[in-house]
Amino acid sequence: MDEENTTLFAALAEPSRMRIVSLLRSGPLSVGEIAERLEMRQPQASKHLKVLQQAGVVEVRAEANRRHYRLRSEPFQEMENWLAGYQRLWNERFDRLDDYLRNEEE
Amino acid sequence: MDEENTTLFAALAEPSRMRIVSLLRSGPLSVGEIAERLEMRQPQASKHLKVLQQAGVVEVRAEANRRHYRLRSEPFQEMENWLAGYQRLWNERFDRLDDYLRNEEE
DNA sequence: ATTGAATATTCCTGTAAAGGAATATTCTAA
DNA sequence: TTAGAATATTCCTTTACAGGAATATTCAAT
Repeated sequence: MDEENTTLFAALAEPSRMRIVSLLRSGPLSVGEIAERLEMRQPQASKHLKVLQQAGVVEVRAEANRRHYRLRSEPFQEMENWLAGYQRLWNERFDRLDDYLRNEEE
Repeated sequence: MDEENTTLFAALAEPSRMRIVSLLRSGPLSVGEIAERLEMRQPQASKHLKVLQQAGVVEVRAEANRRHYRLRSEPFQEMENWLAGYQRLWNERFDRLDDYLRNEEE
């Protein structure tokens, strides 16, 4: 994950790419299969896969003249770690502090 | 979170917005404070905060002529839920299935 | 009512990126 | 080595969006 995670989030911010990622949850697929199942043209699929690969979301395994793309676990783990820094948001402590300050002001 | 989460990810994909989100972890801040601490101009801060607000990442509380922005917990919780659908990626089951298929092919 | 501080909005411009179509590349099989 | 399938790349056009500068709005205090 880059310093601010923006590359990963940018890769996932595109609807077509999000659909690819979701599709690959069930296992590796070739470019042609991805394009077919998502009803997109092959060049678009290749382009999106390239972006996903550069973001580390996906990796390739070449086999004959097919290329099987699969999800990598690292970006998801890194996202978990990143989220951990925000967990206290819903531990109410934060809200209570704000309520406290709000009362002090009156 | 919208159907494919892309609005949330798009909001977080912009470096300046990511810095704002990170800054707000320590508590609500006014627009001026955000702009000052992140060394950006006030109009840019306002614009980014608007995007974050529309994505549900942030909420406002007006006080006099200041507006205090604070993180909402929901998008982070929703991201946790979304990530849960990918947890099995690093439970090795997925890798083993792939190894199995790889051997079968030889 | 007027002023000034804080914030939001508008207009403009440049740039990045997505989709379409065509083409190039790579590999297998014969 | 040629043909064809699978995939990648290039070129083009259009659109979305970020930043800068200027301006509008909103609110409190006087």
